[in-house]
Amino acid sequence: MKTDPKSKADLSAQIAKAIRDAIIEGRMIVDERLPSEAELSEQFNVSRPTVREALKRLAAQSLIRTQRGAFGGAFVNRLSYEEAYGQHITTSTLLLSMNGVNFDVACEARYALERACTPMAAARRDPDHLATMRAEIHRQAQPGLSDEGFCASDVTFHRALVDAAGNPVLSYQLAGAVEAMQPLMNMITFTARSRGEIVTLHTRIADAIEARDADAAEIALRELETYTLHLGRDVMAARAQNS
Amino acid sequence: MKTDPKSKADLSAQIAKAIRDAIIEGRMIVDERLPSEAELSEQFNVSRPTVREALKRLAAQSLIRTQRGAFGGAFVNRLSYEEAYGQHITTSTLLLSMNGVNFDVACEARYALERACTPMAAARRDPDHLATMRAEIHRQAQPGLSDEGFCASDVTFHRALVDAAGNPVLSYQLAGAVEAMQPLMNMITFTARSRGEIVTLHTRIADAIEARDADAAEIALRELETYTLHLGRDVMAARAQNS
DNA sequence: TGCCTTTAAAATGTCAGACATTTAAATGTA
DNA sequence: TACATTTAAATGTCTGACATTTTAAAGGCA
Repeated sequence: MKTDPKSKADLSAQIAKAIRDAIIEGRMIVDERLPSEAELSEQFNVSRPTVREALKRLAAQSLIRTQRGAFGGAFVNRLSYEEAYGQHITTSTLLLSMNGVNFDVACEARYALERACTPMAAARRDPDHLATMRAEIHRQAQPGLSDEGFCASDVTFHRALVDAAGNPVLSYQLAGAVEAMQPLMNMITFTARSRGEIVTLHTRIADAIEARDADAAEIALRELETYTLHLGRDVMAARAQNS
Repeated sequence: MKTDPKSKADLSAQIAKAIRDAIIEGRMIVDERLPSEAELSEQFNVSRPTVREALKRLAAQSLIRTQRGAFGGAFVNRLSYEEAYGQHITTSTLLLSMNGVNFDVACEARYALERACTPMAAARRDPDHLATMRAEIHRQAQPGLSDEGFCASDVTFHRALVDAAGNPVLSYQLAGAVEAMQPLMNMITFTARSRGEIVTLHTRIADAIEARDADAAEIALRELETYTLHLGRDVMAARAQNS
């Protein structure tokens, strides 16, 4: 496990990279124990705090987990879907918000990806996913629901649609696209009329998925994209006028 | 910026979470300077090494960058597409390799997402993307190319296809799906015959994109998926027999 | 002997203080 | 004014110590 002194990075970053590479390249396998902090500081010829900083970097990426006590230490962590979701969503959300990504662009990406799932979702949907979709549609029709609640329910609905495709890799990849849109969607004030429109489209999507009619689902999804785009543009226009 | 003492996490993890939340929720904006390590250790009532561990966690996620010297410190980092790509690819690759994801499942996800890009790619492709695709096809036809080189070129080709859609959010989301497949693809030994088949299909895709014929591109892409699936299954079958 | 309790050891978690290094602003000088 | 020097503020690193957690082994008791 060698570090590259040429790079001008911090020692802790170099050490983290060396260990990370070992994990990525399979030289360290899942659940394998890393040397103790004291041993690592000897191996890399640095102090223990420096080693610890390196380990914290890896822990932040869920590449390792640590356990205290005798026979504890740092272990290569099996990256779970849940952890990966979290990482992906955080990164996606910040990427969009920090770079002032256009609502249209984000919207286009999200719906394009989502449409890619519909054929599989229509073919493989099981009662659980349908039940979730129906439940969320019902919630979205409640008059007392806040805008944030409406958006959150929208995300749950669409994630159920994606999950219905029965491909966990696809679900993981789309989690970022769907969830990262939420802050942008939260800027929209949903009137009773727009909620009604969305609920209608959601119902059409759920019906199409239940009927295993991929084409109908895709068409409804495309209409939903168009409608969402309009709502977003209205908000942007109103905002531009106020400033 | 409050920490939650109820959670049993490490202090450095709690502090990292508090700062991370402040960034995500927009309470700290891009390029804003964090308090110095000494000030943070006072604020959170912990020692400086603990604060540093927290900052390293955030740095590992590219949420902050640090600068030494007077008027240096830690700054909220504008997450660039490049950094986000790196994060996403690392996570995706490990997710697939550590969970022994089925070749078929990964393949299905990848091509489903890629097909979602083709209509936009056909509509918006510019000469640069086409040139990259042609160049990679040419490289793939070189007899001396190693299997790894062939795979790497394959990734470049497909990324050019995705980038041709002209939606950076889409490119970002797909980077994970395309790149994470590479280790799985690397297990395949590409014979002269299979390379020829792939080059033919790549050429059909490039031709279709150039002709702005989305349907033809999608059909060729679907054939490529089927063919890749066959190659993968052959490898798996051979591997099963050897064990 | 067998079970329970205690103890010891090993590891991470945290703290305190010191020094090294880097960087840019402030200062001094030709 | 332009350039070189100084200085201060910050991160980077090291040393050593102590606290806490956890498990395995040792020891005591019925």
